[in-house]
Amino acid sequence: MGAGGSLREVSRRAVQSRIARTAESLFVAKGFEETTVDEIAAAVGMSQRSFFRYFASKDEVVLDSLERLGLDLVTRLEARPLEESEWDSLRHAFEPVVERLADPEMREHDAALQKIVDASPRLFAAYLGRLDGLQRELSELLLARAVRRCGGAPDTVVLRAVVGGAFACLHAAMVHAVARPDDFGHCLDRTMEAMRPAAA
Amino acid sequence: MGAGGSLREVSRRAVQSRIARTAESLFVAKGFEETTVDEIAAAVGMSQRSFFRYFASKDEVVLDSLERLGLDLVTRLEARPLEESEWDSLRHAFEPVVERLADPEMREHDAALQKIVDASPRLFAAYLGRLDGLQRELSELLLARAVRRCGGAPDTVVLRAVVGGAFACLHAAMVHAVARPDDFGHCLDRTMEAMRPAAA
DNA sequence: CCGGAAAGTGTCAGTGACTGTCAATCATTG
DNA sequence: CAATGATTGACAGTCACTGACACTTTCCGG
Repeated sequence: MGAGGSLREVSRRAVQSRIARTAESLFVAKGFEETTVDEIAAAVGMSQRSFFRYFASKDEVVLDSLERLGLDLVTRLEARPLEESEWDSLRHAFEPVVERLADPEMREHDAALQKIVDASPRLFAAYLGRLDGLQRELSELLLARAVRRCGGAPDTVVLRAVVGGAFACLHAAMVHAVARPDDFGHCLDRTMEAMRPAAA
Repeated sequence: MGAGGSLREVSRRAVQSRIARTAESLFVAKGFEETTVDEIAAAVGMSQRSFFRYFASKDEVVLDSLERLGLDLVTRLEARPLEESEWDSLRHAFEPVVERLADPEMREHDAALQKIVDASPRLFAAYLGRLDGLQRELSELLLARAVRRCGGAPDTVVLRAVVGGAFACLHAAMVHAVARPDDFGHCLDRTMEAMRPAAA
């Protein structure tokens, strides 16, 4: 039970990525708001109704890859040693992002996505919403780890702020990386070092 | 030119707040998503078309007060002395929020709004979008101040991260304040002290 | 007081995202 | 082959939002 049906799941993923690829090229060509779901569905060769069977909304087509990246961050953070400081653990959890931007092909693809997201306030807001959800996940994870390390529960407000602060560094570095994609990792390191909190 | 027509503006504001009050009571009663614009317009006594002449979207009815609070923060930050550290300036710029939550009546109203926003992912995302816009404004303001203070331009990435970190503290303290609204100011102070960055 | 501009409003029609329903089809399994 | 469950398309409907147009009210100089 749980993670079963992998054969069906695989074909579902295949259809999803076919839709995503088609949609993204349309978004690049015409813009996000200007592209209708009907057009995407027609380009893929399915009905509009079927499109919504693979993606809950038009937003999700773009934000889906972010979702999968988020899962990476969670597993990365889980793998960090207990005695490491939260700030350092978060920095290491961000490594998948750095790696992704190191690959030139991925970087180009992500830059295109970022451009699409930035061009639509509505989509950008949805993007921030996903980021916030990820921060909540990581906060809970770090909270559980802190309890396991020392018995008592730590200051949850500060912990949440630490996670938010780390994401602020990540976000600032990513904005910078749009203009200068090289040495993203170094830029992130510098920013997180400047922002390292006294506590945690 | 510019800020003219104040008489007309006042009546416009009056209508807006009448709509907002009516809408908020409906949102509290039935939820945000479950309340249609038609219902709001009918409750106020106007056509749906006229509703959209006062608010650009359904979201804006709820997020409008946030927008005005944001203006307060900007003017507060502008009034801070140049030689003060960015972190301390930001803490003082947050004072309107603290004052607002100190007034029991305001607090109750804002708590209701926060509940509405939290209950709708779509609206919550729009809320985050507004917060991000505000962070951009404050970042640019601080950037201009830094240039005026010492000649050269500072590290914009770190500056943006500092503003984001301060907002992370504010956000974390506000989340905490939902459960325990007392001593919000103290909680914010504690969190921002723990997160005080080495630079800036 | 009057005539006309300006501002506010209602009505209607239309677009686009999204949902529920139902019947048809396709694949799987016994 | 037959039963079964998943996938799909077609259709209708809701709701946020927009543009166009006609109507009324308000305002203001003559």
